[in-house]
Amino acid sequence: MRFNTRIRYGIRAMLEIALDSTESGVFQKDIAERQKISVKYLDNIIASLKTSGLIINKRGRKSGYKLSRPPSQITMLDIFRAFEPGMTIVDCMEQGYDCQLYNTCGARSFWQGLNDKITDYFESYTLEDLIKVHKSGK
Amino acid sequence: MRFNTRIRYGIRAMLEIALDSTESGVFQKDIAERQKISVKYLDNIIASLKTSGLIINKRGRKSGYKLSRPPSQITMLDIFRAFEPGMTIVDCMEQGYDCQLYNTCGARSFWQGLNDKITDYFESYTLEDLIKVHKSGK
DNA sequence: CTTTGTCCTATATAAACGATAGGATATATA
DNA sequence: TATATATCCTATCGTTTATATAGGACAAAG
Repeated sequence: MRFNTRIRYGIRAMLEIALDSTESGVFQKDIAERQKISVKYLDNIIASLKTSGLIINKRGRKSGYKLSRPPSQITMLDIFRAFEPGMTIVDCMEQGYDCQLYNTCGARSFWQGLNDKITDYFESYTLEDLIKVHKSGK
Repeated sequence: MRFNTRIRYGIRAMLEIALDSTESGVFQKDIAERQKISVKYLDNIIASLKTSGLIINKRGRKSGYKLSRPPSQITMLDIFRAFEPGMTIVDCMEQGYDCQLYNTCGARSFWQGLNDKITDYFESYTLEDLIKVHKSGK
């Protein structure tokens, strides 16, 4: 039960981009260097963030990244969804999942409650919160 | 980011044992049948529950399982710990983990908050709660 | 003394994870 | 215009984890 490196690196990459105040934006290679991630691996993480519309850039050389909207309007759930369609901590939370034991399981309610709690946490935590915590040094 | 089948089946097996009111206790093979799990796979799940001291039985043939203590005193965290040493949703939550980026990460506080929330949920939810929900048919 | 259910170790298969390879494309700058 | 460089895109690869199954030893009930 661990969150994978893609979402973890993705969040840290978003923070790097959010903290930047230059005109040009942030380069992949600079994020990779500061976060100790290989440029090639970060490559496809950035691609997911871009596809989801959370970050934007120009094309070609020296096309640094910027946020597409203010950090207060980007939640951790938004970032999570750039990598996975939705929060699904057990198979039966998946939409359209047909469970043989639906009526007798007994544990579904427990998992549903947890799934909701985790989703809420991701949704209530914004990139702006992350910046604040980061600046406070915690 | 999914909980594995061992913990999921483990919880359901515990519920089966908790719901039983016979003198003899519950047999592995009956749990397996009702929960649609192969006897062999359930075998090592039951073993973990037994090693952790949550369930007890006699030896040999027809040695059905019973809870070692009342369901109100068994939390989902107890069951979880029968399978994994502790809740660790990201590597850096692990005890003794030495992180290069400890002071500059920015995301650690976010993950720590989530890790705590999940742990609390597991700890506050007892087997008795599970029984109640199950009996209410939800 | 046979049957049956638990106990224990090893192995097999498939999926997910973490990362790298190789090159195409676009554009800033010389 | 030529070249260097950073992004873009697809494929692959080795390792680990997940999800079981196999085969048999052991203990006790019948």
